[in-house]
Amino acid sequence: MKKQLTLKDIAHHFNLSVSTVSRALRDDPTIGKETREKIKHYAKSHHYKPNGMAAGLRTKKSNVIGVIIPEINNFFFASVLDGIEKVAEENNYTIIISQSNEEYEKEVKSVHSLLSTRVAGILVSLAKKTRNYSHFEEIIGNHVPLVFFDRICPGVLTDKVVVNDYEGAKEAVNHLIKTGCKRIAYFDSDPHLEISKNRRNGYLDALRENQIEVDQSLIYKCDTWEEARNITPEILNQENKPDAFLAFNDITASGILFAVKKAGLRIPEDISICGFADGYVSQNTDPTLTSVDQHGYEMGKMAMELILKRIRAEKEVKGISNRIIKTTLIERESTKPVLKQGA
Amino acid sequence: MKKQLTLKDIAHHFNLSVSTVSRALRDDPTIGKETREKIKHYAKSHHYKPNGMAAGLRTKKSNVIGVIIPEINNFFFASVLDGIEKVAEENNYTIIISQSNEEYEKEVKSVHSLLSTRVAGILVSLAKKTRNYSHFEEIIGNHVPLVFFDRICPGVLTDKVVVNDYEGAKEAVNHLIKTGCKRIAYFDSDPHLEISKNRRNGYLDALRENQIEVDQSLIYKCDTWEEARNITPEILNQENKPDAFLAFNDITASGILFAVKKAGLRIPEDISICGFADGYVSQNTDPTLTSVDQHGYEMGKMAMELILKRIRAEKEVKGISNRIIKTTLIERESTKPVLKQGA
DNA sequence: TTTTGTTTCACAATCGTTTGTGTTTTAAGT
DNA sequence: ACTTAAAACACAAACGATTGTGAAACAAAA
Repeated sequence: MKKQLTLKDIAHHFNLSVSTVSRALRDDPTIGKETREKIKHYAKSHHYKPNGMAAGLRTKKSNVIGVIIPEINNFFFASVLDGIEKVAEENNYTIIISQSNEEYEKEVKSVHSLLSTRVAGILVSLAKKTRNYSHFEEIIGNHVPLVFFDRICPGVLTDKVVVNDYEGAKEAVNHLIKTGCKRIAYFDSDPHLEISKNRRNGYLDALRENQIEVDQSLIYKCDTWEEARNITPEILNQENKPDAFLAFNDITASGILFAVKKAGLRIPEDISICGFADGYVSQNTDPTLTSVDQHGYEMGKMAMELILKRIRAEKEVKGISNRIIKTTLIERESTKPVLKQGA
Repeated sequence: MKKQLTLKDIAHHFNLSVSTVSRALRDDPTIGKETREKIKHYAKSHHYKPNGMAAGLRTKKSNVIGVIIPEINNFFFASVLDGIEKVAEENNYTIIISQSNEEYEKEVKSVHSLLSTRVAGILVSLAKKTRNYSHFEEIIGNHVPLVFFDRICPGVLTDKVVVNDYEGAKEAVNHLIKTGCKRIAYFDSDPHLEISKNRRNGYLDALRENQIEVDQSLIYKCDTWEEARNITPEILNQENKPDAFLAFNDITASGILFAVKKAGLRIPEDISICGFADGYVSQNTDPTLTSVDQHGYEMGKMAMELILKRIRAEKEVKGISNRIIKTTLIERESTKPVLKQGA
């Protein structure tokens, strides 16, 4: 592979020194106006591109941010990536992405790879399977800015941006109750994830505050379409079946919806369904899905802004930021209209 | 920011030279076994990570691949990314992503940024708005491997991997015809895109081969959910309305489906609908969508494999590869069953 | 003891930038 | 003409790794 144009090449062409060329390109006024212009013109017309590695080596700075997510092909995470990329691009940063596939080992490998690349900072959303967090301590130990988003790691002292899962779930359950539901089933994800705990607590507290007894047999671990398809019919066959479902994501909610329709029950008359938003799915089911919007795009933007702030801070920033984005319940057709007050 | 551990640090700790440490870590046999072991142990326990920039500078190699896509938050492209990341990871490459947002300027900027980063190769799927291709020639001029996927650029001489859009559309139309449809509407995307041309030709040829007269009034430029929602009702009000729709993607197909149901028509009895697959949408509509699967994941893997081959080739590879992935028609509920032959 | 040969490591150049500090040239001031 | 000061540029040392080549150290062979 032939090498790309370098400062040395340009310097040689004009019989100037490398430093002069370097300064000219940065418009350093100590270089004569004429010289500057001719150098810049030559560089532009010959498509000179500074060698990022060399510059990074010298300045100990890099403009690349590492992002580690469970999976790229997931509407929510893709939304977050979209937001991250947006503000990264605006600030002339570029992002390198690696997915953990929910695996601990791959997450660790990704961290090491990013550290080796000397990224300016790292954004992470935890893999379901990670229980050990020393790789994150390693990042911090190297003084590389780190911020978690969505799937955070409460033990690690660093910035985080999450959605108010607790409130989101609570609001959803409250809505179901207000529309007349009494037996609300909850489909949970991995129970050790913070977001799972928070949502479950939101679910539980909403019930309690409405004087509805918690029935543990209404709580299931189920967060995929297939599982929902399999498990829902059985649940609907119970003598004391639920009249509503709150799912961990829209895909799961869609699976429930499918099964409910198959069972000949009406939505939302017989069964109400509410999901957590991850994309187009909720708008395309029939009936459309009521869902808790998690604002992934905003989350991505915020996470990137947080890390930029840390990167740009002269001295290490003391204290950690904890941004919380409000979820918003989007009411569609899979839940009943709210009963009129005082009717 | 405190600096990370370097070879020099390790060398200093053992009172050895940097070169010895470097070789020891690569298990060079010219370094004494004992020395090697103690160095490797020290490096591991102190989490030494080679500085990728320095190594890259010296060796003129990098293990990062640049990917430019129209948008991250799109199931199809996310699938491709998934595939790319998969084989990249297997080969110890990392990927840096930038989205063009369908804008020419941003695409150019991305190319320059990647070139500056000295990526080992670049994967691109064209933005809708680019008409000028000199930025790609610039990549080639710098001898950086380039491969296009899906939205290719026929004028640029480089590897490509696409789906057989022509055949895919043709097969879909043939299927519609075989199920009894006679007036098939086609919702097109940007007409200058290669994939648009190919699909349209597939559509047209399928009609001709079945002795069905082409009706230009059945061809529309429409590739979003909203547009489909707006335009479809009007089409259904025509005196000579179509009995089938072939859409550019599933989102659009879903919009059509929505409008058709709203109009009180039955699917597929009155109207058949077929989309081009991009995700969960097709499985979650009611009825579920018949769709042409584009195998994004496979496409990503193949594109990455192609570029790796070029990167690893000692000398410039002569000739260009042109991989074509076969689409597969996935029959679901939005189209009628095929009429029995000879019935 | 000297020679020859291994082992084991050190030296130094290099990759392309950036940047602190010279050095030369030119113009101005007296 | 001589000093002084800008102006315009050159030198050289980093940054952290890789790698060809040279130099000790030590042992075996003569």
